[in-house]
This record gives sequence, structure tokens and C-alpha cells, in this order.
Amino acid sequence: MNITQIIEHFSNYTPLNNEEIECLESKLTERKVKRRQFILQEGDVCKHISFVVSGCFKMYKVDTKGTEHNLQFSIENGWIADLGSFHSEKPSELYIEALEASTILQITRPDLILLYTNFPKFDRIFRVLIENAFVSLQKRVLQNISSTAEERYVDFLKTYPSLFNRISNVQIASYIGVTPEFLSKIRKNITSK
Amino acid sequence: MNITQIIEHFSNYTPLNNEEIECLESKLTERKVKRRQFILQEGDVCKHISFVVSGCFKMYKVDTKGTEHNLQFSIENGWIADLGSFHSEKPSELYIEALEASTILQITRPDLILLYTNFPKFDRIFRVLIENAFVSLQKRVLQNISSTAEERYVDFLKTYPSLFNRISNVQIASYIGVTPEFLSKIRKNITSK
DNA sequence: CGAAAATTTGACATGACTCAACTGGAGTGG
DNA sequence: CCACTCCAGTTGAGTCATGTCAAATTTTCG
Repeated sequence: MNITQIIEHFSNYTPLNNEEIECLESKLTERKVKRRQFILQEGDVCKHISFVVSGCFKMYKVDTKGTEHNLQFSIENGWIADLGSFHSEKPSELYIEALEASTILQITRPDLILLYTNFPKFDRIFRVLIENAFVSLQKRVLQNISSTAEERYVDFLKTYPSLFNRISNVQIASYIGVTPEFLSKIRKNITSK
Repeated sequence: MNITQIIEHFSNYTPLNNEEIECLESKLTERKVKRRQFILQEGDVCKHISFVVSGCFKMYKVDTKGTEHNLQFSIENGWIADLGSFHSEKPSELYIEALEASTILQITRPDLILLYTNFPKFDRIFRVLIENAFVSLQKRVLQNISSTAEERYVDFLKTYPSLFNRISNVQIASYIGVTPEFLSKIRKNITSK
């Protein structure tokens, strides 16, 4: 198991000493996931939070009509989990599915709690991580309630340029909250400008 | 300054000892705010996070057309701040305005950092606080991209029953992302069912 | 290669916005 | 206590944004 990447990731927030690294490593489990494979399905409790070493995931909800709605994408050096289910230990309403063959490092809730208890530094790190995610999500909410679909699409491309050539427009449409057909019309409209 | 309320609030997460309470108290500043008064305006850096002792606030963005878009309400025992501006120390794009005469307890960023450094327990508490806020925000994003305006309105009433009889429909409309006129039609449609 | 998924297109339906007008409180000052 | 203003809420007509459905075409991946 190669953990240099996650160590590097944490070091962007606070450097870890050997003891912390050792404890962290002992709690992580590496997992290889194939394209289209699920690491969480509706009805299951989200038992792990996952650090993406390589690959790409989407987390989404399926509504009563069977339509998927993408809540989040995660690529290398990102995290993915249904945090609500993970902490409450209640069944999730979400799916997490690999969009590419991927490698992840997983940690369970009991192990994460141990990590927090042994090294409060991890409380700090995850507080900052989640604060950043929270601020990004606030921007998204503001966009959703104040912008047109075209503006949301353009902003998506600007905010996540690395995803543009990596995921299909169907996935982007689901993320910004429009139908694939309408996104196609938006794209046509943009290129004709 | 009465700090029993905020102590109580923190105790829901982890009990505080006397030393922690004393340090916390020394960093808090009480402030009385009149109805329609701002505690943050666009262009200013958000210098404090505020705990609401009593009253009600809205945080919103004003778009290029001058329309307000409500990102968040906060009432008694809630928190309010532009966390992005607060941490980056860059000018905010948001306004925070009192909807009622209110009392708040404020803490600055340097003081909060001191608190974190002296007592890692506060890292833990704020991590959990922000995790909960994050999960709520995720639900809101999912609603925004998957539901009709009527569904969002009904869900708002169910999720925040205490706000229903406390803020105007104009404010609710701005929060769920529709015009006040259209919300009026939604309400008419609901009552006729 | 072959099947499944992604993308595009068009006709039509519906959701939601705009604008303007009107109504009815809730303050406010004389 | 009245007249006044201001703001919230409602209504309707017209318009624009976006969804639905079906079909044709292209791309992707096993």
C-alpha cells in the first residue's frame, strides 16, 4: 500500500510526525475498484470515508422517477463518503460509483474516532478540510438559486477544468441540475457565439 | 454578558471544563443589533463568527440585477458568518442582516485560533458543528437540482417549522430560489388541494 | 465487431419569471 | 386618532427557460 500520496495531502494542512503517520497507516485499507462498481448503495450504511488515490467517483441520489442527481465528483486527492450516513450510522439514500477504474484508501468510523482521540491534530485537519468543502458547497447553492443553467455550466467548466474532458456531459448535466438534452442545447448555443 | 446559552450549546457536543469556559468567555464579545442592521456587507472582510443568542439573521448575495438571494438564516443557538471570507481574509460578496432585533456573541479569527491552539477540544467541537452544517447543505443542493419549486417550499416548511411564522414569504422565496410572485402562486395552489 | 451509452435535434408541453396593477396590513408622523 | 407611506402579498397576461418524448446519429468500450 502506497500512502505517500495521502501523507502529502495531509501535509498541505499540517505536517505529520512519524507516530501519526504510523497510526494513520495502520487504519487505512487499500481497495481497487472497477469502473461502474459501487462503493455505497442506497439502503446501506456508509461504513468508510474514502481517499481517492487514483480514478474518479460520482455520488448521487436516484429520485422516484429513477433519475440520477449527482451531488459530488471526486478525483485523485479528493475524499468521498456520505458523511451524514457515516456519522449517524443510518442507511444512506445515496450511491457512490466509480466512473473509472480507481484506487482508494478507506477508513472506518471506529478507526477514525481512534485517530481523532490519539491525535487531536486530525480533528484540526479534518475541520479545515470540511470547512473548505462547506464553503465550496455554499457557492454551489448560491449558483443554483441565482443563475441560469448556462451560467452554471460555464461556471462548472471554469471551476473544474480537469473534469471537463474526463466525464460525460450526461454526468455534468446531472450535477448542474438540467436534463442532458437541454445541456446539449446550451452547448450548441455557446459554441455558436 | 450571559454566556450560559453558548456553554449549553457547546455541551451538546462535549462538556467544557472551567478553564475552557473561562478562556472562551474572555474571547467573546456581546453585541446588540437592531432590525435591518448589517453585521457584514459586501466588500468587507468577515472579521467575526457570530453565535446568535436571540433574534434572527439572513445571509445573502445581491446579484448584478440587484436581486437578493438568501444563502442562510440563523436564529437562537445558531451560528452565522461568511466562513470563506473569515478564513481567507478576503472581501466578502455577502451581506448579513438582522431580520429582528438580536443579541449575538462574536469571536475574531485570531481569538478563535488561540482557542483552537489552547484547547484542541474546540477543533473537535467545530469540526462536528461544520460537519452537520455540511450535511444539511448537501441535502439542500440535492433538493435544488432534483425538485420543483413547490417541493422545495413544502420541504422548507417541514425542515424549518420555527421559521414559517417568523419570516416573510419574500425571504422564503429568496431562499428556495423562486420569485415572490411565483411562491404566492405555489401557496395558492397548495391551499386549494 | 457489436451492444450500450452518449449526444444531438425537433416539436411540443410546462415551469417559472417579468411586469404591472391592486389589496391590505403595519408602522409613523402630524 | 387619522392620513400616509411602505412593504408584503396576490393576481393575471404574456414571455422565456427548461423539461419531455421520440428518433436519428455518433461514440465508447467490452
